[in-house]
Amino acid sequence: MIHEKDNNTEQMILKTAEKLFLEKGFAMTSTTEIAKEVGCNQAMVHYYFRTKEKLFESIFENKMKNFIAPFLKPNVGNLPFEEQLKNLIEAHFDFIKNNPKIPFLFFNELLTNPKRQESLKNKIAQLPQSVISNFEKDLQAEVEKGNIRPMNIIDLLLTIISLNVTIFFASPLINTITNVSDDDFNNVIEHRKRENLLIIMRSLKP
Amino acid sequence: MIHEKDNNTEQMILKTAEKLFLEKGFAMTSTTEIAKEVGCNQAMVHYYFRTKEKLFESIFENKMKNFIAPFLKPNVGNLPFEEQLKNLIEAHFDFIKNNPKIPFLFFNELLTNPKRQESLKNKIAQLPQSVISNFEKDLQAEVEKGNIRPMNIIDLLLTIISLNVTIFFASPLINTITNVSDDDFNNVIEHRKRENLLIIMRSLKP
DNA sequence: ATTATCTATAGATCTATAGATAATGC
DNA sequence: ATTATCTATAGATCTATAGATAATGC
Repeated sequence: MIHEKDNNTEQMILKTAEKLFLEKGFAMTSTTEIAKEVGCNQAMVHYYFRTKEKLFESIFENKMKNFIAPFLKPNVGNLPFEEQLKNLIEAHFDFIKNNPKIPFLFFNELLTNPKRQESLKNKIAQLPQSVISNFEKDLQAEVEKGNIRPMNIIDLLLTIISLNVTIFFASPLINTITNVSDDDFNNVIEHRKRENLLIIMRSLKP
Repeated sequence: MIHEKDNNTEQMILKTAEKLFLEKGFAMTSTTEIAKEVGCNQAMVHYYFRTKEKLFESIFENKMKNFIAPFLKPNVGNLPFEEQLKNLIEAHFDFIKNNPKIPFLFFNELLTNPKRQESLKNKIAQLPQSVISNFEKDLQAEVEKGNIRPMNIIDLLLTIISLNVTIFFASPLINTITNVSDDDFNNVIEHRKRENLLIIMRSLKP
């Protein structure tokens, strides 16, 4: 039986590189290692992607998009603001749950490599301004109505990201330290999701 | 005029290595670069510290201690719990404000290097159990009295660390994106400190 | 004598490319 | 013909150490 066409070397390299970059970061991953794990020659990595930097960038850009995506969902069905916010927080949390190493890659590379900050700046400049500003408008409308204390959207976004990201940053450590089982770990995560929601919702009250 | 004795090469290496490791992480910093910045020969780095790994570890251990320190302060003057907690949060925030790159180093190295997780585990095992458990006892006493909703101390610590750390993780990016002045930046930070306090205090209410 | 510093170099990577060979698509 | 793959290698690091030389402390 012949393997599907996805033993396509280019795809394999991309997939393996993604895995290794997420695990160990850019500097600690070599093209030699990628090739070895793919089972092809090291020259192939450069054949398809020219340089290690370009290979990394194509993965990094993609991951950045994914990370920002939950914040760009429009308000389907015109839900009340609190509902809408709750959905956003949960979607963001779940995304990180399913991609727990992305925040690490994201911060790590942005902090160690000034070049990449420029790339982020460009990405953000391209964002559909409308989506963010709609969210901002909705928030300020609630503030006017007296449902939410006066606050700006940056604070709210920062609170959400802080709480949602850190649990996954910390979780490899928590695992090492406490030796919890997979089931226990899942409970910890779900518990923390509710906890984050509670903390954020309370923080909005006038 | 003769320079003070602190142009001691060993100390210079330690200081420079600390700076570079904090800026770029372990993998991206070479002993060659350290020596160059110190102004000595690369062999000197190895003369004093034998290996790059040992040099890094001596710095890393020290930083870990500093990071944990605010959580180990005993309750001086028997303050009411809320006061005590407020002081703890502010001390933690201020420590990170003064050492904004430590959380980065801390997470970065712990996540990319499994060896270091063992080292952390040992460090934590050595912690004076009494201090943590006193804090835990104080918290549970407040819960019993009905002043605080039922919660465990891990959740509270995680919330504090999440909120306090992420602003500094994010701030280099915020700076790049928004081009704020130093003064503005300081205002953002101080604003965020108050915001974090408010969020945490509200999260405790029954 | 001991300690600090330098020069020089071995040995291990690692990235990137040149050039040969095999596989594939008309 | 074109595309994919391999072998081989140049050139740049980088870590760590050996061995020579200079500085310091008694």
